[in-house]
Amino acid sequence: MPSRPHPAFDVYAQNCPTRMVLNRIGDKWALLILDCLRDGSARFSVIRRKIGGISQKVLSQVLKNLERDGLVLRTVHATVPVAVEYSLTSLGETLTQAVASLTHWAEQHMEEVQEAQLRYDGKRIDG
Amino acid sequence: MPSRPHPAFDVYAQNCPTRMVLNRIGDKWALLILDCLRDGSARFSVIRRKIGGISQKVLSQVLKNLERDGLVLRTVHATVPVAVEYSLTSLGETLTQAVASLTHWAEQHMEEVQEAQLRYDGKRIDG
DNA sequence: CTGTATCCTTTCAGATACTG
DNA sequence: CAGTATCTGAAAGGATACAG
Repeated sequence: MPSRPHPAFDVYAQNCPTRMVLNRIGDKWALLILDCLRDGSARFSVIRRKIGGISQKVLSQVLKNLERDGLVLRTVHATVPVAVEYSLTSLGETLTQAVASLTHWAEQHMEEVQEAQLRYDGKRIDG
Repeated sequence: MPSRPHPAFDVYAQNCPTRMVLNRIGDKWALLILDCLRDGSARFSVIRRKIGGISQKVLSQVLKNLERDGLVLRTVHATVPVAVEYSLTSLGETLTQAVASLTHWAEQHMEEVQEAQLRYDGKRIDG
């Protein structure tokens, strides 16, 4: 393992930290996971089932990144077998409002987007 | 060229259109571009310079996707050499409020994120 | 100026197998 | 259950060259 703490960290750091943050939260899965944790803590397998279509490897990676960023809290319960609970930190909670506006927008406007796509694709075929 | 209109469209379509929309706008570059167009229309090269670190190929692709989604309007001015102007559609404008909350959050909280990262990395090294 | 096409390298992400 | 390790195929993305 190289000396860098985590991949996807040094992008081409435009020496702009905002960009770095956007690179993290502007991620397909991170957005979904954050949104999923909005209604309370959840365990690994629950998150995975709830989101659907994410491999355990990727879920594990994204959760680790979110934990590193201080957005998600990882709590291990020393049971047998072990249970791990993920929840939002208070910092994470401040973010979810913004995330919620995005997902809300997506729900509200997905039809318009699909119509626009049909229009665009139609134009491309007809000329 | 295959029959599909555009790449990055059929992901593993969870038959959930919201997911599809999130996959598009939850994109590193799309977020940046949308945010960039927030203060008015801009030409291709201006956007590229303003964002920095994006290749023309990728900028071109992302803009095309955003145009297809009805979020961005592409206007060609028949000058020599040709000038192309990109601006937000009214649909795009409704999205930028959500995007703005995200970028605003990033600016407000990037320090906390960085501190969290240092804490996390410190833990990993010290044990 | 605004792209598209090609090549090529890096990264992403699924499948599988294995550990605590 | 909650991961990690490895292998592999797919996709993203930069560099360059070229077209309208």
